[in-house]
Amino acid sequence: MRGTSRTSLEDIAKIIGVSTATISRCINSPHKVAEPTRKRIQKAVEDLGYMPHFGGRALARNRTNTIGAIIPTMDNAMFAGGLQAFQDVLSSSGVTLLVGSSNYDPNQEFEQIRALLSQGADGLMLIGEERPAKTLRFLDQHSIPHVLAWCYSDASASAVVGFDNRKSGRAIAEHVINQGHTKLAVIAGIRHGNDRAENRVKGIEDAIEANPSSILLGIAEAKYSFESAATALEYLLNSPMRPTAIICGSDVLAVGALLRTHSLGIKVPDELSITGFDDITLAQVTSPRLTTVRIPQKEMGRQAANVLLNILAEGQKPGQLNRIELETTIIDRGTLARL
Amino acid sequence: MRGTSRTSLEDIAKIIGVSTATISRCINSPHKVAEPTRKRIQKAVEDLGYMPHFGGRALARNRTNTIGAIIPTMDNAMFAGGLQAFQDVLSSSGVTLLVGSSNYDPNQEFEQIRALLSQGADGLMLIGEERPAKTLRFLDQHSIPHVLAWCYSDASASAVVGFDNRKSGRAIAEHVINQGHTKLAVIAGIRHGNDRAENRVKGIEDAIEANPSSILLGIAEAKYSFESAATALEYLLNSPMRPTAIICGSDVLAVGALLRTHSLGIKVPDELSITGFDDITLAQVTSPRLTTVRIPQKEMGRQAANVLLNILAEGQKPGQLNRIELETTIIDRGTLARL
DNA sequence: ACTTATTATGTAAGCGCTTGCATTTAACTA
DNA sequence: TAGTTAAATGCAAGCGCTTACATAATAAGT
Repeated sequence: MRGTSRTSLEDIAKIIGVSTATISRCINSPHKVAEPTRKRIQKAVEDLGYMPHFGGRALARNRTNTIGAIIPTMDNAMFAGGLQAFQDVLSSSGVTLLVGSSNYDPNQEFEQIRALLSQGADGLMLIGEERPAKTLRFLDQHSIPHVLAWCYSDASASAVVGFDNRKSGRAIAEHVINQGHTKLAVIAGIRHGNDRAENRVKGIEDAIEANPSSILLGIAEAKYSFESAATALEYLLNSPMRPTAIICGSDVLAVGALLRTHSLGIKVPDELSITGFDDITLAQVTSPRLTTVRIPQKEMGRQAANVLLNILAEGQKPGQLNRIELETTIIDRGTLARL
Repeated sequence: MRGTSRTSLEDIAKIIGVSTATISRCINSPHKVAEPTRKRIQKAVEDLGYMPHFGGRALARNRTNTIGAIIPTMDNAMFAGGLQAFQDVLSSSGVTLLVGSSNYDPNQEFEQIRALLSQGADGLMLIGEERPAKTLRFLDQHSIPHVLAWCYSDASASAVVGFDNRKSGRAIAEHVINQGHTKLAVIAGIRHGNDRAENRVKGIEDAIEANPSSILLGIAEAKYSFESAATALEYLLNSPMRPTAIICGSDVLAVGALLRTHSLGIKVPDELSITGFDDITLAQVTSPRLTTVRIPQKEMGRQAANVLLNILAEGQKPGQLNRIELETTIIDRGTLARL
């Protein structure tokens, strides 16, 4: 319970002898109120530290100037940069960001969506395309303005700002193959319910199919932890034919694997090549530094914000497609050998 | 603008021929409504995907079940773990978390506080103790329930859950000294307006004062970026007497410095020791792995949440002190040599 | 001076929800 | 069967704000 009940428009009104309407106007469109009155009101507002009650305002306006974002996890640098950029754009347009995390669980995501909306979010930013029918139906039923990020597909019915995970997966695999590797293996994130992880692998498979000399020795799924990735690495290394390169679905996985090669006494990249995906800070720090795929985090965050603000401002124009495809870049550092 | 206007209690009421009061009750305290009615209502609610309007509810109840947290940055793993833990506890108590970031800027922090409160946050979690009088006054004036984290002091008037940065700074410095180092230098975060950075340095100074054989050759401040830390390192290395150990105010700084030693061809720890602070993921990944101070992030997040929920539930009991001091641990890895 | 714009302010309805109180209905008791 | 109690529901006020509309005050135009 708040100590003393908050100051309301009415309180101020009473104090300076003017109606609540005037004060409301003074706050929302100052030019509509005469200079001297405005001054007095502003002073009172300042002195009392008055803050409009969000609920009241939301009710009256039927909008909140609030946007929600739901990311799989806060625990991973992967989304931080993008989110920060997203937030920066929003706050410079005077809208507040609510962040929820789903822990990579579609049900939790659904709950978070409900939570954020019932918190009053005018729109949402979500990661990835794939989600249960239930969630899709819900979004549709309430016609929630939203934008998807970290993914891209021409087919998407929603606004989407991101990159094509499959294409990028293919690109890195081709890059590896071009360095002369033929015996490949993959450490992927858990693909179930995660289209980004899934598509990256598909892309890798595309590349391998297109290059008949190369062969895919195995795919191991791992949770996004060093330990889990390390286990996956050992598993792949134990297969009868040993890969010369391991393509990982994320930097965390790649680093986990790389760390294990250290303790296993395997020389990277001389005896084994490893590539990552995401280009988070981690990738610059290992020895050797990680060859990986850079995704345009900041750019994605920024553009996603703009698209969403746009939709909110103009309404979803029927004809207009809000799809922005961004490119990823391969960052060559030290973990991929030329054979 | 939301496509079709949202479904309200009234709509449901009309549909199943019952008053809005009953539906409200059915949602908030189901036992108060008769079995058959309840069933019907629940079905309708489900079918229509009804979500209570947050504003209406906030207005009527005068509370929101929402808590705000403001962290200096999302861009740094430093707060992520703690925040995640914080959020976990909250959501298992049915309260939503709003996150804002201040970019280490007191003014932005103030704005965020206002924003979150006017969003309806019932309470706040803030990082660190020191803030401008303006902010303090504001918190006080509105008697905002809040808890400070990432810091600890007996003197704090607010609830506080964290560790004593000064004590920890002293501990790591003493540890370094105990390894035989006498010529020390410090890379600190920007101390202005950041009591954590400030106190860590003070602690280091404490240790050096207490050990007359040791001497502090220099303190360089750096922003939390690799580049900035690297520059600081070079600066310190160029002083007439070269330190044998550099104590850093955070892991990011330490890693930045460490990376530069690689390119400078300086062997760590043989020619130079480096220590970090925070024990974020980064610290496990460098070569050699970073000797650092582990701070109890998760624990802090959890406890802070509990303290805050407690305050909210019971009101700030006058006698009761909500101060929890947690301990940090020195994690010995590979960047500190015994001389 | 008198009408006509223009500007500044007030009035009051209504946003969707909760909740104390009144009312109705059902379930027992004697 | 009437009388009492308990359970279920409805009524209506009010939370703090915005805003269309009405009104009052001022300025401008003839």
